Amino acid sequence: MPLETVDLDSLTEPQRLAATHLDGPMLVLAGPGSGKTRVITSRVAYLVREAGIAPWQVCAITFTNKAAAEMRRRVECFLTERQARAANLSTFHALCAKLLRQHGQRVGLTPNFSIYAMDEQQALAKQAIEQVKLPATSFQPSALLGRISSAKNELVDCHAFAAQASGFVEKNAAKVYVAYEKLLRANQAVDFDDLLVFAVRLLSEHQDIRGQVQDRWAYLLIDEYQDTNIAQFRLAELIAGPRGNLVVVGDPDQSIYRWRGADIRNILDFESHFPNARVVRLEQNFRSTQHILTAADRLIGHNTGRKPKKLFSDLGDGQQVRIVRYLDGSAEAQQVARWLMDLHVTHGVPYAQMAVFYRVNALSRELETAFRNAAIPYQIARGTAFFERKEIRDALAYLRMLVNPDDSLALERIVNLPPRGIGAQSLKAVEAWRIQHGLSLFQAMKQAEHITGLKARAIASLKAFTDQVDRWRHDLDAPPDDSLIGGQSEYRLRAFVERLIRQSGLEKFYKGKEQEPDEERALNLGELVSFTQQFEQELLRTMDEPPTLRARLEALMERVALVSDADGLESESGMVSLMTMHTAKGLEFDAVAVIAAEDGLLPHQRASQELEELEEERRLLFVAMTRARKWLQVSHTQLRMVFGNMQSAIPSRFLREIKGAGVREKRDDTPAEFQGGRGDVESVTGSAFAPGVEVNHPMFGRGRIIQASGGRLTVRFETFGIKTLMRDIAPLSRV
DNA sequence: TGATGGACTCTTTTT
DNA sequence: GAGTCCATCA
Repeated sequence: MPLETVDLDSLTEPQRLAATHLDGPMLVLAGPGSGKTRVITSRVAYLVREAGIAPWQVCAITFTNKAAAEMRRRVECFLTERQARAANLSTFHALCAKLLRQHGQRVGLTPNFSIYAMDEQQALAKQAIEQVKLPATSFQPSALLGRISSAKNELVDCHAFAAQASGFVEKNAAKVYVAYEKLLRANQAVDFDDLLVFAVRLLSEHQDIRGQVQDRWAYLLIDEYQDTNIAQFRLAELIAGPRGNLVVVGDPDQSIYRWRGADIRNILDFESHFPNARVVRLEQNFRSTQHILTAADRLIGHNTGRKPKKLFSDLGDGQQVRIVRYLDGSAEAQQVARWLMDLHVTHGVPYAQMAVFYRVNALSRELETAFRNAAIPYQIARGTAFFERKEIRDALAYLRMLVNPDDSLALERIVNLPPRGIGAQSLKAVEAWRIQHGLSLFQAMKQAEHITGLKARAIASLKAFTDQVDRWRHDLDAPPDDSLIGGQSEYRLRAFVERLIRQSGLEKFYKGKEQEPDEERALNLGELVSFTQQFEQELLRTMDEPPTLRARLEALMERVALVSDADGLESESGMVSLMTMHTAKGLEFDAVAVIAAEDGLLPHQRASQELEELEEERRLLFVAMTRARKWLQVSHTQLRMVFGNMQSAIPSRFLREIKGAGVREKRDDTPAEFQGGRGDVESVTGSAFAPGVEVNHPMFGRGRIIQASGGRLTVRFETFGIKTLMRDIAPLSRV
């Protein structure tokens, strides 16, 4: 494939300045839709192809895997595959993980350390609270984890935290922090925040490695700089080093992660921190029409202490922004679905170019129902959801404890799953032995016959279990078996995972149950196998030599630990995307609907006390609005279901701030035509729907069934043409 | 030892 | 409304 040329002439003056800047620090203030991604990719291409810089000297850091993948895809148009591979384009967390796999020993980590995500953190925090013997009722794991996380983001370790803790709550939090850290280390594990903390420690304490890194990544670029926290700032500083070839790109008006430790001062104070920094402003918007931009600008204008910025577009006024009031959430969901369908039908807007944003995940449910009933294809951005499922986490725990023998948390999770007669009592005895002899849990299990208080049956079970684990571990390091035919040896990891699911008894455990949800669990395990194969395929494609089975598994574990929600979105899917406003950052769509703009939800109850919080909520809506290219509507309702009961809702104060020229207000008080999902149509399912029968659909109107098979109905509608609907779900009635 | 059912608490946003 | 935790029973 011929490489594209780096076309600097098609860039605006400020864009070109940013793309061709070479030495020293630079701050690129990039408003929404200002061609930021284009600048970044042009820059990488320019550095390598025009300025003669080796691709491996380029390091560009983003926040999400999706953004990193997108960058890689675009860069691959300009560079050879080899060059693109050599450049470091990754997320902060992936970069840190890579550094620590290589040099982690220098800061006390084994190369095969586990990465604990929320669930494991929660479990560990609970153990820590138990150890510290706190009154369990007054200390919630999640609240304590929040404190610990903030501390880590500010590079405050548990000892420093304990030293400065004052008051009952703080002192106890400190105790938990200390215990939690100890548990992490005992499991040879790090949490998300630790990835940054340890990387910073590695680079600040070890001059030789810092030197290597600084020499290597001589050209550093950081995207979404407004969302960096102290640890990330420090890391950037350490990598950039005295040379200071640091280009940061961001927009203070899109800073929405304060609650996660992001410090907006990083971008606001960049110029005073790097006095020789050049500043470039990208203010022309290439995405949205003027009405959308004006409305968004009016909103954000209510924030104080901003860097002044004027957004302009030459795409024309476009459609007016709609502010719509609906009766309740289910009417809202239905009318939003109808609005999008209408855009699809009358303006030919592809569904893939549409999105619905909401403040909290819980709001997706009614939308799902509405989209399903209207037979509109949709996807929800919850990339992590799959990996949070019990059965998937079970399988992953097996894999994790194989890779990391010290990961007792994973081991505890699966030792008796499926039940093999190693119950809580037996585990207690093993645990006591483990502590007494200073062993890891697995080592202790292997000495089962010496452990007092274990019944013969438990000893036998433990022996069988540890033998099996040893066999699996042995397999991990066995040479590939070339006698296997049909590509078996190519997808070694896939084969291994498949076998493990079977041999562990997980498959039978979940399949054996006749209940419906467990049927689904077995299917999900199958999906994990497919995911593994996909991952392995990709891995083999990007490596010069096929990695060992163990290396493949380690790579898989890392990938799984670092998935994020936006990763699940497919852009070529033909589906409407539903997601939180946070996940929406960095994306764009032709048509956008923002729902539930109501007091308490937007701004959120828990973020409307302090001015700082309130302004962040305003920025959140600003981000959401500026995702839209041509159509934008923001809606609210009179009634909102909260906690299962209806409450009357107050329109968001932000709506008042948006109103003005180019914005049209509308009321739509029609009640939802169809309540709920499956339940209500049961009376008219089955043979009532046969070919030839005339039906009515709340959204598609009248039509005639032309085919019925496998629970699916193909219907020719008078106005909407031929559609295939699920018989038991679609809200059809006979005419 | 394991499964089942009921009571109980939460819900912001995520790498 | 829904997931989690705990207590009770087979």
